[in-house]
Amino acid sequence: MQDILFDFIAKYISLTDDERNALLSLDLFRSVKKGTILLKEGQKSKDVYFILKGCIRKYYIINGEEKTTDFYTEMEGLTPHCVTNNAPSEYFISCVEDTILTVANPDIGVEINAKFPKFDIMCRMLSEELLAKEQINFDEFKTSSPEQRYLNLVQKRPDLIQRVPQHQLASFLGIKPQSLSRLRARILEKKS
Amino acid sequence: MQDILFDFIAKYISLTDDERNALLSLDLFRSVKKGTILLKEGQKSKDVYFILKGCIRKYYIINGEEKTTDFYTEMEGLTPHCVTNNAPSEYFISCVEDTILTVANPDIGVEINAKFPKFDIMCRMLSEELLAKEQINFDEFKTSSPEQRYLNLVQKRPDLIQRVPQHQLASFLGIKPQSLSRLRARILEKKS
DNA sequence: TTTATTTCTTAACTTAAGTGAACGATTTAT
DNA sequence: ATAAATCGTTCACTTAAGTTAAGAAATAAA
Repeated sequence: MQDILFDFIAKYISLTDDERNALLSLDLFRSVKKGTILLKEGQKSKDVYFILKGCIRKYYIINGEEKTTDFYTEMEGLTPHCVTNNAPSEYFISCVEDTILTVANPDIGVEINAKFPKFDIMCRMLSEELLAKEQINFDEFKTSSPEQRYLNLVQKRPDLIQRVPQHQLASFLGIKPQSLSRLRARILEKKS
Repeated sequence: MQDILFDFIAKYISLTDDERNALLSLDLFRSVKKGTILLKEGQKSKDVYFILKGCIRKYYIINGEEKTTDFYTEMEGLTPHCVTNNAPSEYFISCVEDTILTVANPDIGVEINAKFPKFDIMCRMLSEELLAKEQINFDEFKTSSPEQRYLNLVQKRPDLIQRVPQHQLASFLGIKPQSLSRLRARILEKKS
């Protein structure tokens, strides 16, 4: 399981065995059941996550209604906003499936970074890469209709459509579950 | 004018006079006329921008139609995607107003960074801050209706509504100019 | 200044998403 | 195993955005 973490890191920096062991000794791995809420609105957490297996979801509750804005799956990391700005969280994070992930907080991070400056370099690369991706994603979202966004998702993250409840997917696409059902029926209609 | 740049930098790091002079000696400042296109789709540029005065705009042309996805005004910086991924640009950048900005490319950057590691620290802070902002913005966009997005914009960037053409604003909000007109009429209606 | 072009708004009509409700299917809890 | 809750889809209806077109206003060009 930890291989997934090391494979991920290898995309950015190369580690010695010592470094690998230092990482493992931190005991970052957690196994969490489907439905578990990792972070609640209002909470002040410092935990950052990296998914090894499974799927977690970020959502707001606005006027009593869940609004899902992101899914994170294998090989994806998430630093909640509250970690960065040291304020209560605006959103929830919960597990869509039984999930194995690493949970780290900057206190641990300082320790690692002091020992291995490499990690700092990786974090910087990551943050820049994520920013670029996020901007492109945002642009795509803005310039597309719900139908195009759905078709785009089918292309780019086909697994999500299988593993995530439809009403959460709908919310993620910026529409209601009924609209997603209808939209899919419409697409099938067109194909025939 | 350069004070704006130094004020911005001062938010992240403090500079010595030497460092300030080194920056100025690079001659990064440019004055560009309204309508000037700084970056075209397909172009491979390495230039990054920082706005001192004025407003620039990022837009795609999709099916012959302009889709504006971002505006950058005073004290905001922009690193086009093509700079990061070394590929032809997917979008255009043009000046909404007569604009004064700095234009730098990483070649210059390497020089500065070698001399003053501080800049590296600032870049990292910036990139992390921008990522956080971008994520919050994206979430807000996803969880709002066009009308809410417009009202939100009135709160957060009231200047944009004045200085930017309506059809570009509409596109930025993810709707057509006619819908923006209607939506504004609807809001006025409600108030009375 | 006059002309041409672009921009903004309004209107009528079309299309798609929101809403409320119903129903079966699935999942979860007891 | 059964009851309860959640979920996905369909339907009819409402509301808002897309589309096409036209005209007024503002801007830029000649």
